[in-house]
Amino acid sequence: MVTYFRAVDEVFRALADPTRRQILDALFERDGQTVGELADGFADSMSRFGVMKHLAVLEEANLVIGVRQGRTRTLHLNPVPIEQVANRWISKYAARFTSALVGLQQHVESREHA
Amino acid sequence: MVTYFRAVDEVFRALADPTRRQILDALFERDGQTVGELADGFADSMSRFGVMKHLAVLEEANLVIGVRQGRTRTLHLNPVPIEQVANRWISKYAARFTSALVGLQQHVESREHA
DNA sequence: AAAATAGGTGACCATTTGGTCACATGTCAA
DNA sequence: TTGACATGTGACCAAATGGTCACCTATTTT
Repeated sequence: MVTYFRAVDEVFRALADPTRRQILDALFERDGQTVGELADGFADSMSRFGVMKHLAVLEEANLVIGVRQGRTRTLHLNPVPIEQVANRWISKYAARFTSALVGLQQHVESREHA
Repeated sequence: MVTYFRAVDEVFRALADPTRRQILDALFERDGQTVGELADGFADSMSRFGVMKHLAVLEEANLVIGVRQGRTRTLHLNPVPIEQVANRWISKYAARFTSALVGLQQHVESREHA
């Protein structure tokens, strides 16, 4: 089952952290930022080192690709793994049961407010 | 931005663990299993308590819905949150850049074999 | 060549996570 | 109503995670 491939695992793991999703967003807004530029954008919430650790996870998952250029490194969003996970994994679930359970979902949402 | 809603967060977080994705798979294969049945399926890798903790996370994220029936509780897959994440979040990334970067992705894959 | 700039490493720390178990509760059957 | 069965709770533990910092390396710039 495709669910357990290491690559899939790393993508899910990488996407689990909100800060990492914010980093993807930042690169979505402006692709090709340097490590420093990116870190500046998160300066209020995190140090450069924190950003770098998250980048390492994102690169491990191939969601971000870094390109050295002299003493800088530019970071590039790579949507391919996301697309693959969507196609191979998510679509399996998304298509099925939906109509049958939407009612139940709404019921639950109405009870949980908190 | 939709990326930071609590619900989205919980879904990503819940999907991050491979065991939890396996639980979803198990329910995909046979929906409506009881806690005990599900736990039996994971007996070689985990105790019933471990399974229950994962179930709590999945229910928190609304990916699984539990229904009490006497002294048992049946668990039901709910694909709605997955579909929402796919529609609201993933599609944003999946559509863009793809063709431009597929080459780069393949280049990276050919270098990483490990 | 020296100084400034951009990025990377390793050690370290607090918190969260994944997991176990002893025990408690609720429900069905005899 | 007593026992067996199905599930839940809380305390607890080891490992992973998210984060910081002091320091190192490599590349410009002057």
